[in-house]
Amino acid sequence: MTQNHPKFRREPAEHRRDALVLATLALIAEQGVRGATVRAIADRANVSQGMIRYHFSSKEDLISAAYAHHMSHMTNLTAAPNVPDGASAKVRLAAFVEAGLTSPVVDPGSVSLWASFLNKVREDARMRQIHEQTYHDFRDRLEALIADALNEAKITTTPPQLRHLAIACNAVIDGLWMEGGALPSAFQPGELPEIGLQSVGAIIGVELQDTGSQ
Amino acid sequence: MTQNHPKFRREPAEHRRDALVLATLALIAEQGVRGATVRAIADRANVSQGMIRYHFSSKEDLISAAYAHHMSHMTNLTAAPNVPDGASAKVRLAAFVEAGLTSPVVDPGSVSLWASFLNKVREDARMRQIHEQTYHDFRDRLEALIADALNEAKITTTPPQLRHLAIACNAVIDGLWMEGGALPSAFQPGELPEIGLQSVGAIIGVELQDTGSQ
DNA sequence: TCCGTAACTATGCAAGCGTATAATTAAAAA
DNA sequence: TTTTTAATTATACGCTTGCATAGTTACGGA
Repeated sequence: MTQNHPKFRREPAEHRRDALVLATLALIAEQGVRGATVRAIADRANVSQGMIRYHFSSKEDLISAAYAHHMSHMTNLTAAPNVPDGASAKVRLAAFVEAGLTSPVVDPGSVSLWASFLNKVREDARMRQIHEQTYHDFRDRLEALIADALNEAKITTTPPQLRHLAIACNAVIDGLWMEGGALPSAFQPGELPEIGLQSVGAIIGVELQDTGSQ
Repeated sequence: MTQNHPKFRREPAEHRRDALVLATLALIAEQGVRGATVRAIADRANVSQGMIRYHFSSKEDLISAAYAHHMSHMTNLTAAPNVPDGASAKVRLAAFVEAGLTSPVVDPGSVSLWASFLNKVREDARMRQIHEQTYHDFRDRLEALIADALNEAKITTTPPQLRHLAIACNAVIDGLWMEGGALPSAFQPGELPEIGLQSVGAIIGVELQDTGSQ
């Protein structure tokens, strides 16, 4: 039996790193942190477990990379909804809120993933930095949208007021997202984005409507 | 050396269970789930590690008990603020919001604790039941306060509307609580309750004021 | 005062963990 | 082709984990 096929293939480092990160995220989402052992991760990525220490300096390092990947992915999903060119600020804000409160952003695995990471944020400085970075990134985008919407509605605000509005709206979105992911059966389909639009609208004083983009 | 003092004391089962639960909570709050090993827990509670399996059927069982304890504790802290008898519904609602957004409810350890448990909620049915129970309990109290405040302000709502308002206000509180705990340095003292009062007020359409009870 | 028993401790075990290291091998360079 | 080297696997080590089990001891009832 002459085996022609090689036992493994060499891949570019970045490709392997990505595969390991993706495997890590999938495992944590499905089984929680406990399920994400080096053996399970390597298995899921179809490599031997040595690859983790070859491509990352430690398992913690891989976890950090996975966290950064997941958070930026979620921010991107929320921040880049399908909105026509030249849409009004109000519509863009509404689309942002809706995108953050529907699938695939709202998802049990996604929330579980986020909660798993939150624990490590307290211990690990690198994780904390990623956390702060992502949080502020998300909130800044939201603040810019709110500023545009208020401007459009000819409502004037001071910077501190604007900041408070952004924090508040961010909290509503985060809270609804969390509850929707942690308790999927407690809400009807479409209920979360509806409540989100009403609440954000009430907070900033501009009525937001369903963009119908879902 | 005649040792008069006994090597250990016998305690009522409930007392020991409480001590183990408290030790578990303290450890998870300080060091995350990783730090809460049977040995560390027993050590903190000043008993041998066999006590965990003696008083609980497994470590998981202890964790569940700790979760239930923590959640009901937090709900009680939020729901029973120091408010004068015969206060208006508006004031009671404001006190509720404020209590949920100040120390000791807002606290890094508390959020870390909650996040640690959230992971287990997905896997374990018992944990899920505790989670749902606590969530609905908290939200129902909030909904009752909102109903009173609206009634007082002569604003009429339908039950579904009221439900939505409660979900939204709950989300703001949860979101702010979470961010305050996860990123303590990002907010000034008193900023969180202030934003909470403004937002909840805006959502239900009743202006809420600082109760000054802090 | 002396049992009886249930609360409690001490000790050990098997499994799983992250990590280290040496042996392989695919694939580019010569 | 042969050589080189870096990507990859294979294997093992030391440590920690939750759990089991046998032995010990406080303490109320006889």
